[in-house]
Amino acid sequence: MEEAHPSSETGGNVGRSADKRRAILNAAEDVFLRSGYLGTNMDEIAAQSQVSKQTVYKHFGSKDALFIEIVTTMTNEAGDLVHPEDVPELTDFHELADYLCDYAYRQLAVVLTPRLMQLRRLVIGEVVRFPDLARTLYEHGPQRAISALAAAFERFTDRGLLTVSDPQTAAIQFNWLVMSAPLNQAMLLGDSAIPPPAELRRYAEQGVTTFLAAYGRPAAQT
Amino acid sequence: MEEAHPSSETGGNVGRSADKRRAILNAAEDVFLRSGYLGTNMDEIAAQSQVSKQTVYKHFGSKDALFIEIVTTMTNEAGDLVHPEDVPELTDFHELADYLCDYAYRQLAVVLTPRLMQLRRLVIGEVVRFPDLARTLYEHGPQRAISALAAAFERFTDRGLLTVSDPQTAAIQFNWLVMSAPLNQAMLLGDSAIPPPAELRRYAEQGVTTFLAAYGRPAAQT
DNA sequence: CCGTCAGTACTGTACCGTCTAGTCTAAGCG
DNA sequence: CGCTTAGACTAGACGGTACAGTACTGACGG
Repeated sequence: MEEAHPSSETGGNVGRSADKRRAILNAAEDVFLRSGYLGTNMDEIAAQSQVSKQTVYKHFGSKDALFIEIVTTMTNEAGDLVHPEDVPELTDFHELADYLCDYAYRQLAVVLTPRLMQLRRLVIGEVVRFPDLARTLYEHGPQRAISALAAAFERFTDRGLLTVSDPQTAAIQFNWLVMSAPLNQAMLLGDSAIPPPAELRRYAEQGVTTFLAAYGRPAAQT
Repeated sequence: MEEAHPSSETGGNVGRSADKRRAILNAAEDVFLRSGYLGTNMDEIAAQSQVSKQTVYKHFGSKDALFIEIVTTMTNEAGDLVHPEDVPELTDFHELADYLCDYAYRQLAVVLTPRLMQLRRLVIGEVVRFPDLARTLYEHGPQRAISALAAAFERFTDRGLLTVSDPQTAAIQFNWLVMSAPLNQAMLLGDSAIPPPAELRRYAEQGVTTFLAAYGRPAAQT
């Protein structure tokens, strides 16, 4: 029964060990997200990953270490997912509006996921115990997005598509104008309050509309 | 030595019991905010409130009950603090801008307090275990503020000071335009990241400026 | 044979909620 | 004033459970 998964096709001892490690990580992610840090016990992780507790402690020295590993890995992966790739060359005001809408929606669709919402709750709840994890989440999440947006807004302003005097502030406002409402709602009301895609698109559009009403070049509007 | 505080001047057994209850609540608030729900043990609460554990269980039946009592009380009190009182009669666009700035700043100053920030973290971290507490916080916090704002914006629009077609959306956007950036920052970076009053005022002004740029009557601006 | 792992027992600690035995205070009564 | 009663409180022990991390035994694969 234990041989159902033949070491992910490598067959070697090394591959088997790596498989165990992967299984532990998967199980630990699940359990930590479901039960929180203190509410998680290592026995359950071992059981769910079909691995003995000793193996868990062989791969990750302690509960703390495993928790930190899980959270930083998830944070990094999530940060890469929303990574704003190179901004295309836009010349038209309409193009800009469409681009901002798409960007906003993509960001919303990634962040407003049960897994990532629960990660956020988890990290926030453990700010006192693990301040570094929270700082990492902040830097890889909001801060990263805002920096990229600020740079983009500066270029758009140079190109005459926006009238932004303080790109940093504009970026912060755009980011939260789009994300805040659904994020806070889902944060406190639980995963069942995560809006469906159509509604997320509405949030994106409303945010972009207001942003452009404030920062769009007056001559170019409508 | 025990007679330093003579039962809050009533002297009676009833007054003494009420004092104990108050002491327990104070200690419990402190310990829960500091250590979280699971991280808190009842012995510490009893010790810190200078009360025997038996008395704690006499006043509040269980750890859950005490926790719920603490959180709902704090939530209600905080909600009352920022309660938008009756909006004055405004006729001038400049008056409106000043009023919105003051309102925004007051809200920020109340919410961005170590005690309330930690309450927020605590509730968010326990969303799964205590969903009702999170819902209460949402209703007494953001939702309450947004409803009041929406009503005010509708009146301002009738009076010709704003051009708001969807008061609910405008209220949501105003609320988060002002609060999001410092709130999220302090949430993840800890109490040391709570901005000083001068900076809070800047957040308020920037939020109001962008809001009015989008929703202020074009003729009346500047 | 040697390394890796499963299974499991074990240690030490922490903690919720209860229980017991006794103290303190206010009040009623002779 | 002395005695009693009732209720609230203290201090600490205790039962039962949970859990982090370790130790040990036996099996399996190369």
